Amino acid sequence: MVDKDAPRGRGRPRSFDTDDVLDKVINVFWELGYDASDTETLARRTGLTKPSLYNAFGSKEDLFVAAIQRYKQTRSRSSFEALMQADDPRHGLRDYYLQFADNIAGAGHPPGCLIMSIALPIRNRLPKVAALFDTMPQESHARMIAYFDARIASGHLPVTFDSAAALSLFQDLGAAMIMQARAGAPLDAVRSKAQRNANLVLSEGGVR
Amino acid sequence: MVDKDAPRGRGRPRSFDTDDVLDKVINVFWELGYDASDTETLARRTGLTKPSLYNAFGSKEDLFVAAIQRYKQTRSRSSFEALMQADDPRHGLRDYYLQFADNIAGAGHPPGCLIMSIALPIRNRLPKVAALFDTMPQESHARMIAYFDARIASGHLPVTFDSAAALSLFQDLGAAMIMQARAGAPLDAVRSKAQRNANLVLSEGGVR
DNA sequence: CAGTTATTCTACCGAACAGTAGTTAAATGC
DNA sequence: GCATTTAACTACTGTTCGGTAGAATAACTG
Repeated sequence: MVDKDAPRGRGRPRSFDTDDVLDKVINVFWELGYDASDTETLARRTGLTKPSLYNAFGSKEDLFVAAIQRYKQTRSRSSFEALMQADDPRHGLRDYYLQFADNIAGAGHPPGCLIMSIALPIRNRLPKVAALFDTMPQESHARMIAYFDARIASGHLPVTFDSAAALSLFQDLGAAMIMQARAGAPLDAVRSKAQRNANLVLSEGGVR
Repeated sequence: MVDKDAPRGRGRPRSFDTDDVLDKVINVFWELGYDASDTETLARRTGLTKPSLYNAFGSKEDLFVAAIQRYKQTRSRSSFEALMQADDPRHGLRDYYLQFADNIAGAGHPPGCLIMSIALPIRNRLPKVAALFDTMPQESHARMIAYFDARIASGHLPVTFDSAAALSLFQDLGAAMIMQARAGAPLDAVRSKAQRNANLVLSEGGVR
């Protein structure tokens, strides 16, 4: 296994792909949390040795930050794609929450959200993680406001739609799903809230 | 400082009150989380020495469990008391969420909830904590159903009120407030959701 | 094929941490 | 007062963990 698109300089090339390693690292942190993920476990689960990990990523905290960024890139995209598929916001929001439920309670990965369930609780102790949280939320915030604006412009939402109120409840209901999933609720229980949550968000925006 | 109501047997009496110590322990775990709360810090912040702590509580995990139980006893009572004060559920639920906001984002203690923000994420690693979670949620569950039933009986809620649906949203919105608080939101921001959440819960139960 | 550069591996280090041994101190019961 | 019982304190131990030397290996460059 060789790095797909490395600049291929001098010296011995990496025997692993950085993103593949990060995907495995994500699962370790996601499952065990930051403290319980010792560097030896991380090395074993990635198939690398500890010095290789440190050489590639720096420190345990750096590795965690890299994993969070990779997680955000790869995992959060799918639910927003589901949101954009349907023209009707009621279907779009429902599909968003359905995909979101899979992301936080689906098979093949630990329950909850790496960012909200694992990273958030310890951000006070990890400066580089705290720095991430200072910039991160604004992205999805802006994305959702843009979504509501677009649906207002296309006539799928009334011009009186209260995007700010809807967004606030939209995020709250997502947070609740994450907690429910991390608490061990089965996928079905989380998915079953998708339609209810979509209706509530629209109702909060003024769509009856 | 002497234990208020100890059996006063033979031997040298405790120089501290167990509940006073637990109240200080709660603040340490609540602020730093379980792993970052080392036994030396716990000893310093309680004013005891490490052997005294171990003699009184057993292990670090036992101390954590004792702190959680004390936390539940003392902290969660206030918001339910606020709920019961007003006859009108709209006021009762609003007052509940207002008090709840103080409990999770007020001054004088760390943000978030010791149980949901600190204990829940690590319950898989701590058997005695996991055991707590197997029995804990059912209490507040039953208490809220009893509350709705009582308000239906007194005529403040319609007989058609959907208690199960209302309860589900009630808990979800509380969970969202906890996450918001732990993420660093100021008290005002959390409190500002009290009336909205109360209205949503009633609406979900069928009260327009 | 050397010479250079970067990676990988084995083995290890120092620090931090949960927990404790063993002594001293303070109360009770007789 | 004296023996007994329990708590408190000082000082320590064994382990675990994040991180790293330093040697060995594998590619590229000329």
